[in-house]
Amino acid sequence: MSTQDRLIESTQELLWERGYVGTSPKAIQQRAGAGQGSMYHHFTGKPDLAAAALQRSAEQMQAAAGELLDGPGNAHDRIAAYLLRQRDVLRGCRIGRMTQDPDVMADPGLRAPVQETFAWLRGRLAAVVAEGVAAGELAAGLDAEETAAAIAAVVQGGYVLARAADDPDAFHQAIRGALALLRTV
Amino acid sequence: MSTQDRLIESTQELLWERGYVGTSPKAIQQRAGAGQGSMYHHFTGKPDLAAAALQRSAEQMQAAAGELLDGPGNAHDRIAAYLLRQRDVLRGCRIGRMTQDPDVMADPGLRAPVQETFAWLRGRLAAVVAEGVAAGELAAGLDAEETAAAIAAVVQGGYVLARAADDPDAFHQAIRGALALLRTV
DNA sequence: GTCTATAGACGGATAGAC
DNA sequence: GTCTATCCGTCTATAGAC
Repeated sequence: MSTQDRLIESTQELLWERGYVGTSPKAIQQRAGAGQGSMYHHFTGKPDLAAAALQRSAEQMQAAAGELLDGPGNAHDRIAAYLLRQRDVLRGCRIGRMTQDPDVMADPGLRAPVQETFAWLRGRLAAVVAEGVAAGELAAGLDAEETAAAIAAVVQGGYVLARAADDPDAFHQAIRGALALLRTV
Repeated sequence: MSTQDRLIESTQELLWERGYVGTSPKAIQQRAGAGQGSMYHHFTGKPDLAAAALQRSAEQMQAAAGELLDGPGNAHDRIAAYLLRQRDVLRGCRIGRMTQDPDVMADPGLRAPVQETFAWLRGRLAAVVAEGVAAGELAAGLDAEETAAAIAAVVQGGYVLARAADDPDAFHQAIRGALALLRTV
């Protein structure tokens, strides 16, 4: 892997663990095994590097979720597959975490991947919900957008509960609770 | 208000806006209109002050939620009142936000108020859900703990969606989605 | 491309005068 | 109780040699 790639990957990890304010160029360099000069040769500075890292994380998250939501099975099963997918619960969501960082949200280049990822996710979920309602797998009256927002929110909020309790089970409880409510046709 | 109180209140605000890592003693002093010496006279340092601020925020959050969950109306109405209560959506949750800050979660004194608040909230919600199921206001098979976790998660995740979209309506969509699912008896 | 040296600002805290 | 002075480390970046 190139130095440039190692820098991006290290930044992805550190943004996930410590957020933007909590991540220093020095820490990135150390994790990537690269020197100062090297980093500033490939990137103009911390914001530039963070933008590259967030774009990559956003692509990866969309690819992972898209695979399940576009996968095999009926609509209900695909939503369940998305909700039940293996996750690093206590680490939380790499993208969702960024919404808490004012410096990220204030910089359009950093904010864009976050905004786009959630817009994409909600749209994709809404389409599957609509499909499920049409097929009679989900309750007839459900609003697709609202239901999709609720599903996405349960995942993001589940991470919060799990970290607060320091227990991944809090996440899984929330997911099971949501699935039970969806099943109540 | 005493200098001590102003320091605590300023810290509450800054922790909410910028998180623990992003909040400096200097910024706290400026917002509180207090000098360095004054701050270090009343508190041993940043962690001590943050602990006082988080404890106060935790109390306030529990008081606000408790009032609605213990208020008038049947179980379903109290859950709806909690979900629909007026919120500063784009600012997010003062307590939930802290779960993303590794320095907070690593310090037992800072972590405790966060952990306790969510444990309390989930327990309180579960009791109301159980009451609603018993009264036939909520679907018969619902697991109280899981449903409560899902409800708490929708709120926390709703904040994430709203901040990502820079639009409070994302939060309200998630809430309406959750309420619709709860209504589906 | 990568290295070392250097720089100004800020973070977090201490000391001692008043 | 509050103020000013001072301290050492880190943050983010630039400069220039190799």
